[in-house]
Amino acid sequence: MTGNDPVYLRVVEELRAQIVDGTLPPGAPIPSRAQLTQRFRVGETAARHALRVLAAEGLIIGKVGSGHYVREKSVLYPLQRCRYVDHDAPFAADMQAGGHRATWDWRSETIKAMRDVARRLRLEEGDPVTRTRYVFRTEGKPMQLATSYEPADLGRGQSFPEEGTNGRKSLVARMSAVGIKITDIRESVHTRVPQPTESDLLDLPTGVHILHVERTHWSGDRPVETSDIVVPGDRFRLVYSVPLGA
Amino acid sequence: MTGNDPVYLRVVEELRAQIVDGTLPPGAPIPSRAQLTQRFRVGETAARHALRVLAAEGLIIGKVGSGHYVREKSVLYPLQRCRYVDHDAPFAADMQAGGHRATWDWRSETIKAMRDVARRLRLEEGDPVTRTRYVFRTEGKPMQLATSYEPADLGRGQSFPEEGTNGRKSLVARMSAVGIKITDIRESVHTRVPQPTESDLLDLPTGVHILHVERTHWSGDRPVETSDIVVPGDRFRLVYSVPLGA
DNA sequence: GACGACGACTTGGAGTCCCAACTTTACCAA
DNA sequence: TTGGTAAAGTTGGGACTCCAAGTCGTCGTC
Repeated sequence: MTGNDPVYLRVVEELRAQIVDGTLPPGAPIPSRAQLTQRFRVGETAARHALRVLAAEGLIIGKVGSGHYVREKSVLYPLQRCRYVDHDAPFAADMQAGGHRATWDWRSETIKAMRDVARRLRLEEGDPVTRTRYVFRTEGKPMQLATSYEPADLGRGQSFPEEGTNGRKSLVARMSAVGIKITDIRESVHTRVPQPTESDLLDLPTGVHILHVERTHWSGDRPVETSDIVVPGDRFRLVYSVPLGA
Repeated sequence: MTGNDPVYLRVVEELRAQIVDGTLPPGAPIPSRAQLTQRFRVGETAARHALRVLAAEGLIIGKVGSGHYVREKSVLYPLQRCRYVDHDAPFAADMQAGGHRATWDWRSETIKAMRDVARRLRLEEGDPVTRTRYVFRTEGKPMQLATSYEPADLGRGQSFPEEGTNGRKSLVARMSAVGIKITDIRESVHTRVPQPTESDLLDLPTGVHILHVERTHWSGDRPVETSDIVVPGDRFRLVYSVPLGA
């Protein structure tokens, strides 16, 4: 039966249908709360709730004092504003691509490994590791957080600015100086709700999820560096490109 | 000033802090609406809104008739229940790994390419493509949606069941039969709110985002297959493993 | 001890009203 | 024509209320 489901869903479904079939094109104004209550013969709560749901789905945006509007397609499925992974160098990042210049802050320190980091680096909990925290900015806006961990005995004595945005070149160079050759990289990607510090640092509006990448550099079967990379989910695409050797 | 931001945020922030620092452990009951109004001296609207925000963030779940509870960690930061990409075969999927047996439904048909698909396959809008839709299930529960597009002239005459879960082997075999060698794979990962059909098919609770993978198989500079892969963001990790050839 | 009924409590849907802050438009004066 | 202002409309936060449906513990009966 469709007769007894919530009335606000009726509003949501009708508006959503009109948006996806193009009756309400991008940029078009959505009927206001007052108009919806009249048109659908529902209370203000239902109208309001319907608008909130559609906004949460990313189909419309509310402009205070003006109204709700159908979101532009470009915002809905954004193009990659930052190319994250390059073609010639898989898993390297190049934030200059796309015409945007990136800047970043970073700070290194030596700490005791937490359980999670110890597991990922195959160390014991409490072993010393070098932690480097980065905040990457594009056009001044924070765009990516990264926290990198290396076993402290792999001699990142003095911490120096990274060359590539992700410091892969720098890492490879530093490692090869200690006789370690990085053989492969493993990444694990998932999405979750930002923690308060993250939404603070990345200046995230409510409702935006983040992409969390756990990246580990391996030398044979020995992990030599692991990092947590956090980017806003709505503005970012991770791009992987890998040749099929077989 | 923090004095003049919405009161419901005060409630949200305090509860969230208690959840992330463990004062309210997973499974713990959240104060009810009535209790929150008393404790924080706010109206029911604010209390209710705060609970809705926390539920949307995936930190708590509401059980009607019982109360709100802190979500279990396993749901919050799940371990990989399905290994998505294998080590020996990068970008191949093996859903058997992890002790779970996967089943899937699929259906093929020939349609006219929409703009997006045409762009990805370097075709003209309206050119014929073979679309195959999959629903993958683990333990009976839908776990992954995939929609695959191939140019119709690449001769998927009779559509036959895939061997691997993602049909990469099958695809490679089929392509090599037509003299096409797949040279590399490019993937683009982002996260977004599920569309109604998606949350329906995947049986998603509200507030759960999805991971959307656009995967394209290339033969040289010619795209031969592209697919959209949609998985629940809270239960899935994408695992990439690639050797560094250089 | 087992079982069932009942009442207290909780969520989620829905309605109504009020207000501050903001946008848009229309109109009037210089 | 231009500039400024006032009015009307809109969003977002908030308070209060009512109700249906569901959970859960208590208490009395068998």
